[in-house]
Amino acid sequence: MKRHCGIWGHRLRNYGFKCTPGRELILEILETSEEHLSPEEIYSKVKDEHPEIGLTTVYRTMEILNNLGMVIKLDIGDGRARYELSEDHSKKSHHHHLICSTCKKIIDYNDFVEDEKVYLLKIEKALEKRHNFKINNHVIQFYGKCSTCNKNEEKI
Amino acid sequence: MKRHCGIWGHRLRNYGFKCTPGRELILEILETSEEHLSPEEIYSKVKDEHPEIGLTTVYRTMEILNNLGMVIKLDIGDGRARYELSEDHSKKSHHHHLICSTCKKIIDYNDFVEDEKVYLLKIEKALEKRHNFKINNHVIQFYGKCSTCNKNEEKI
DNA sequence: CTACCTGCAAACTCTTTGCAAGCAG
DNA sequence: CTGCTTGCAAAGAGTTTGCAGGTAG
Repeated sequence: MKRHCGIWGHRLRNYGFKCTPGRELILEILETSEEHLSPEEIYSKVKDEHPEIGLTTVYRTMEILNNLGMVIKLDIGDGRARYELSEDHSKKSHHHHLICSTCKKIIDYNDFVEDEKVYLLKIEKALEKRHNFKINNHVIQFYGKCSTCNKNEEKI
Repeated sequence: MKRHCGIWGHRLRNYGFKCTPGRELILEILETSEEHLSPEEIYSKVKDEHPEIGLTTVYRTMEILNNLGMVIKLDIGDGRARYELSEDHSKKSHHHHLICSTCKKIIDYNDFVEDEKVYLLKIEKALEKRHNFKINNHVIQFYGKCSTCNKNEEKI
């Protein structure tokens, strides 16, 4: 059966992977949902539309996308992986994360990113040279307590 | 039996925890070993000296130390936790990590840290104000390929 | 047609928990 | 003594894998 592949399917093919309903759906979900989805969360959204697709496919797809650099794998310390479309593939602009250690809420911020970009690029270049390393990604996360958790703690 | 508690034991007591052989040993190991140890690695070193101490104790101790801020819990994407003594409690200076996505090797670097400190402090203050967040830690990691893995890849 | 892809179930790995016994303070 | 700590075994959670059947190209 000939499948009609959308933009995501075509990208996958460019990378030498097949365009399948599951893979396309997962990518669509990543594009239209809020960020930082865990495999289980992606799976639950997948099931709404295509109940026949399994959790295993989500895991396998996410690994492919991560290897291709199409998604970024985050770890916010809640014991499960979380993914978001990489800058190059999403409409969202470059941002970093503010993570509440208590409730695990994630706040995206892109204040200072222009500053950061210049600064990080400088560091990356220097580190690459000094340590003979090919850098292709960075993670910057600030951990702390969000306003809600702060208030709750004061009450105790 | 009266126990003779070392510097680490005293610190634990200051925090309201008991000084036990297991806890002291784990802290000594953290101080004298290379960084970024996983629970299993710590356990293996513990066993060399005190085979009666169990892995569970390592996990429980690391959680305490993490909550107290005495250690930093790292996640380098190899599916297990890794710990290092926090800056305040170790002799090592502030540093960040360069992580090879392929072999998971970690390179500590402290080039630019002075620059970074000033810059990060500025960002932290601004983020705290704007997002009403109490920041108490940050993670900065660069991911890429180390020289060895780069060479290996070229051969393929 | 063929190699890649999939769902299912089982396996695996790391981490956490319940419990009775042990020990620090 | 008393309540925090511990080791063990078992449970839990997230992720990976083997395999037989399915499908994209």
